[in-house]
Amino acid sequence: MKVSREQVSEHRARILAAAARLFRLRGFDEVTVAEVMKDAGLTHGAFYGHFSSKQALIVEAVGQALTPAVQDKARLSVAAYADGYLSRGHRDDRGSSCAFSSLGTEAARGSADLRRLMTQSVRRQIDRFSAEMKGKTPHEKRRAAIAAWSALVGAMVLARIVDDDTLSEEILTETRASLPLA
Amino acid sequence: MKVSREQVSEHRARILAAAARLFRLRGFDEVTVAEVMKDAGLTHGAFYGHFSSKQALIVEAVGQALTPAVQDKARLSVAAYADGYLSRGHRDDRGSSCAFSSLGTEAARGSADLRRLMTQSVRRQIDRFSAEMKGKTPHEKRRAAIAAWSALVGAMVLARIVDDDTLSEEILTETRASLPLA
DNA sequence: TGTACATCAGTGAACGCGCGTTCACTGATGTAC
DNA sequence: TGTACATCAGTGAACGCGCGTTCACTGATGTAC
Repeated sequence: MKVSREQVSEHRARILAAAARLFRLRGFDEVTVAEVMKDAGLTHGAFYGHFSSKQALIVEAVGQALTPAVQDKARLSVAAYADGYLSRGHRDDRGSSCAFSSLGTEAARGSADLRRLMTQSVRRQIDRFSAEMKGKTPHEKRRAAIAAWSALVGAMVLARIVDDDTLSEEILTETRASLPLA
Repeated sequence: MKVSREQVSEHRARILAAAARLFRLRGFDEVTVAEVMKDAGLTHGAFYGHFSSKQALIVEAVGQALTPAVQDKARLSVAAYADGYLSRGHRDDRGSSCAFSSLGTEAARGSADLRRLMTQSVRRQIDRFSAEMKGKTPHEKRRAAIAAWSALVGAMVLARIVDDDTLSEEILTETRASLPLA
């Protein structure tokens, strides 16, 4: 049955939220369109009224996951951001975690649209980090920002692969301690 | 038709080599059993004579990709290893690249066997790096090793996502420059 | 403001396809004599 | 060393399943009067 215009946009938002969560939790290929729709409280047939394909959903869902409003919660300092990033909470809460650490290697093989979107996010992240990093020149600050962002993403990828909790936490803690941040 | 015992083990090796290459290139889910077998010069029906399932192949193929003999080519210094790791060559040659940077986020959701195997490899890598890192105490050396390994993996993941070659190379170069290695 | 009907979002059955896996068959291998 | 036959790795057709996607239908919405 037809639903109101507000319902339509709420449904669309629910589909995107479900997809952003499920993709980060289990990967693009392991999540089905029907599953996303069920999670959003709808049936699979309605999907193509909202999105042209699963591919299109992937791009929009990752876009949602990378929204600065979501990512930069409360405009934390970089040091505080790193604390949260390299925490057990972030490691274990994959459904709402950083898309680079949850979907990075799949995204590297993704569509041109997806990679364009994620490239923008990388730039934003580097610029934001640069402003606060230590360094005598803008180049030094930028270098430190790039290295810090690489270390955060890599540490989270490794911490999630490792099946030994002690080693996993050590990777997070020691990577955090090695960053040139207060 | 039956083939000789040497043929059998050569076929098995070819299947593993094809799988190790194709999985790194395109991911576990995007590569089919039939495709691996074709790449190995066989038909798909012969697969289950060599492996019990696609899952089992994934574990063995990643094991192959992580073999120290393959990974530590010619026992390089950590500095030389980092140079090679953060090179365009490594970035673009995904089929024979580091499994953490090509399959890391998928592996984090992988089977217990796969994660156990990769955990061993993380330990080996940290130990190997530790021996050469700067630091006054073993703890400082180990911390530096963990941070360096995280930075290598993260930088490669990001460099492969980014669709702008200048930014991609900058991530590799600046991460390399920030490492406390000659 | 109330009524009549065109619109269209959602439903659920269905489609076609490709996947992992199985199996009857083939014919070269390798063992027993 | 040579022969006879049991073994078994590989082939390719087939199976069952679940996926992304389509579509005829339903019935609430929202517009025109």
